[in-house]
Amino acid sequence: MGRKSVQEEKRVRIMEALNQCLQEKSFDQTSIKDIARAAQVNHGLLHYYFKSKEDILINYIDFVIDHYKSMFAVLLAEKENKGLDEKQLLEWFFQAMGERITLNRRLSKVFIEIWEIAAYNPVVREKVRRAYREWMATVAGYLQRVVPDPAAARRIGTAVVAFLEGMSLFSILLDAQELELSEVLTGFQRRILQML
Amino acid sequence: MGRKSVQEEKRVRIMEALNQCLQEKSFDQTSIKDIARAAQVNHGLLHYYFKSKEDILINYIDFVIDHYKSMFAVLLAEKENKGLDEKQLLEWFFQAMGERITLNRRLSKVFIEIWEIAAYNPVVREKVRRAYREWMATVAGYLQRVVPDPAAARRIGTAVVAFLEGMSLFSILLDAQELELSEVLTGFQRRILQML
Amino acid sequence: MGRKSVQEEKRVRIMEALNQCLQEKSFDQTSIKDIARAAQVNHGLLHYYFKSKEDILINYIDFVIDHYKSMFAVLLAEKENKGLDEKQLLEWFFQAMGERITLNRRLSKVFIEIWEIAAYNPVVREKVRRAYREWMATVAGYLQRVVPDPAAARRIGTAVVAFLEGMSLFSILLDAQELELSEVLTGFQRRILQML
Amino acid sequence: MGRKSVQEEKRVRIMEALNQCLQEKSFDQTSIKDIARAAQVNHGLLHYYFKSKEDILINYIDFVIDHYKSMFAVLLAEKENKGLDEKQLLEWFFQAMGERITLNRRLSKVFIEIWEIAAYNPVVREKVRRAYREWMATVAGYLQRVVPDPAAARRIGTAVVAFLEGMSLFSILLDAQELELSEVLTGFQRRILQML
DNA sequence: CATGAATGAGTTTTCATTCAT
DNA sequence: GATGAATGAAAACTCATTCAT
Repeated sequence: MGRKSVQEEKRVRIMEALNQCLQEKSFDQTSIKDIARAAQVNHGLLHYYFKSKEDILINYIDFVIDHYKSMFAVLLAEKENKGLDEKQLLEWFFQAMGERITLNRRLSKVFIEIWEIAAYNPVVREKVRRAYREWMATVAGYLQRVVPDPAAARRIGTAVVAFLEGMSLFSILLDAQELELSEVLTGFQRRILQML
Repeated sequence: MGRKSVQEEKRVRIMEALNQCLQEKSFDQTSIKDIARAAQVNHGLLHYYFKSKEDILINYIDFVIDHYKSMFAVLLAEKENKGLDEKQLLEWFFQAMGERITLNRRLSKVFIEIWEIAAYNPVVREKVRRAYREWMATVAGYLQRVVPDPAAARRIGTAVVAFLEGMSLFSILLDAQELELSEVLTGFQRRILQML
Repeated sequence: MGRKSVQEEKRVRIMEALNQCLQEKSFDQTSIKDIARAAQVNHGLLHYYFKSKEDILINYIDFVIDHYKSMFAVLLAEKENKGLDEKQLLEWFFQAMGERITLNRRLSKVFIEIWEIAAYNPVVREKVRRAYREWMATVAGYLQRVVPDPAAARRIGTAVVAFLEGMSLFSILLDAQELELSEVLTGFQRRILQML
Repeated sequence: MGRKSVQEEKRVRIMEALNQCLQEKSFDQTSIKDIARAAQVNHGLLHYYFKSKEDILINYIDFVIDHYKSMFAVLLAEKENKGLDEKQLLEWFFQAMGERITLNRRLSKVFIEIWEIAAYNPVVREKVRRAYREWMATVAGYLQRVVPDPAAARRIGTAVVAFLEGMSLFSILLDAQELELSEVLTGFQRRILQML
């Protein structure tokens, strides 16, 4: 834990600062000084740790995807000790994914921002693409326990993830209460499972 | 059609220019001069027609929502002369909505941008919110033909729209070919209809 | 009263509009459109009647000086039918000048603006200079009735006018009530007259 | 005298640069780049030290008033070691004030500009008001040595200051030589003192 | 490593002026 | 004579980036 980790600790602090800033303003509207202020770090230092604002962004994308993957991993780890059958497992998995990730407002806000950035920035898009591919493969893997056809499982997985992302979007843009987003999530998953 | 329509014609040209610009760059990264260039008008003129860049944005949001509503209206108008029964009508409606709107890449790109803007800008958010409320009400209305419970119809409608928005997002961020988005759309809708 | 006077009438309207605008904003901060709006005239027309904003200004200076001279003339005309002796006449004259011109807030505001413009613009300065020279000559003329030495009368005249302009300034910048400007004016003039 | 004074030194340089610019052009017509050029600093730096052009102005007003007060203080400090009686002191005081401040052309030019700004800008007006109040109180204080009635002393003080400001104005707008401003100043003060 | 002063390119905005109708 | 759309120069301001200390 010498120099290296001090540096690393500071880089993480900067990433978390940006994460916080993105709750308020878009990346474009967030200045380097805003991030520095949130990180309680001199703004000149940001150029020591990262070579440009674009570089901060690129690193941030990895940071967010990693965080999100680890949330996912935590979720998957839990299932082990529950003694659930196939269907129950799937049900629990969907439920947990929806509630902890999809309806997590901080995460959703960041993701809307990342989608937009990815829509215009090919480097970011590639990173996002890879993350979704992984996520979808995992979901498809789970589905295959009850949907034997791999192609069908893949498609259903895609549809499920699309639905979840749509719900994530709505949790930010629309009135979650009025739309009963929680109930929609639950109901939708129940139906999907019945169908399988 | 004298003065008024000259002004209106130019305002529309500016809106279309912005629409075109948003295929390349985000709104923040699109300068007033970029829009002016695309509209082939002097940049000073944009301030003659709109009082600020923010004002251009607000008007553009309305412009997009109107366009999108009229696409929707066209779609609804077509169904009349088809002599379809309830279920067939619903099936055709979902299919058309998915293919013409959800998988329309130009429209999707613009919508991802609008989502992001709405996430940070309350005025835009309110406009977007109203548009989604309307859209969901329409979809729920159609569903009620086969789902008698209004609350259930509303929830299923929300889910369907969430799914479509997720697919719209994927059409831009991911590899549509690889994911077989068209097939996912079709398959998903078939299943939903079977279920009802 | 053919074309000519219609033009003249409109030019006057523009001058009065500027006069009104200067109650709110400095000349630099008053746009051509502001003036046009106040004159209820199309802004393009201002360039028909005057060749530039600078030209409007130059004409306005003349307009104000003329107005002010005519106020002065009215004041002088009144004295005739009063049957006052030399000293009384002078007293009445000072009193009237102070109250009707110096403490006229609209006029004072315009004059502060004109002073500033004259400080930087030689053309305007020359016009202002001539007006003051005339005014001072008139005042000196009156004083000569009780101060036989012409040079002394001239100097006292200069001092009196300086004092009046200072009071005019204070009527805008300071609290007229608190400073008892009216009383200062009266008292000062009484003392000057006693001294002569 | 480390960091702090480097900043302060540069801020002062900017203030002096503006002071110099105002000898040529009005504040409105002086651009930030003009000031930067005069201060021999990068124009972006002006926005580092001051948050807007308005902020530069506000600070400048304080800067000028402070300078002017310190000139005044120097003047007052001198009188001590002169062994003058009351009347002589007053005479010397008026003389010095008139010659060093009122007829100081650089200062007068700046003051005409400040008057105009104050006429339209309430924040500046308040600062100017306070400065005049102070100045008048000092003058009234001196007068009270020979004019026992405080109210009378105050009024005469106001009149004296009004006269001085009028002379200051004339020193810029009119021909000082032709008007014999120096003589007017001296003569006027002599008379005032005789009267008391 | 850390600081914050300095740079300069780029952006929005204003506005006098022109000119076709 | 009007009108108002169009132009383009110039302004204030922002900010990523650099760099001396």
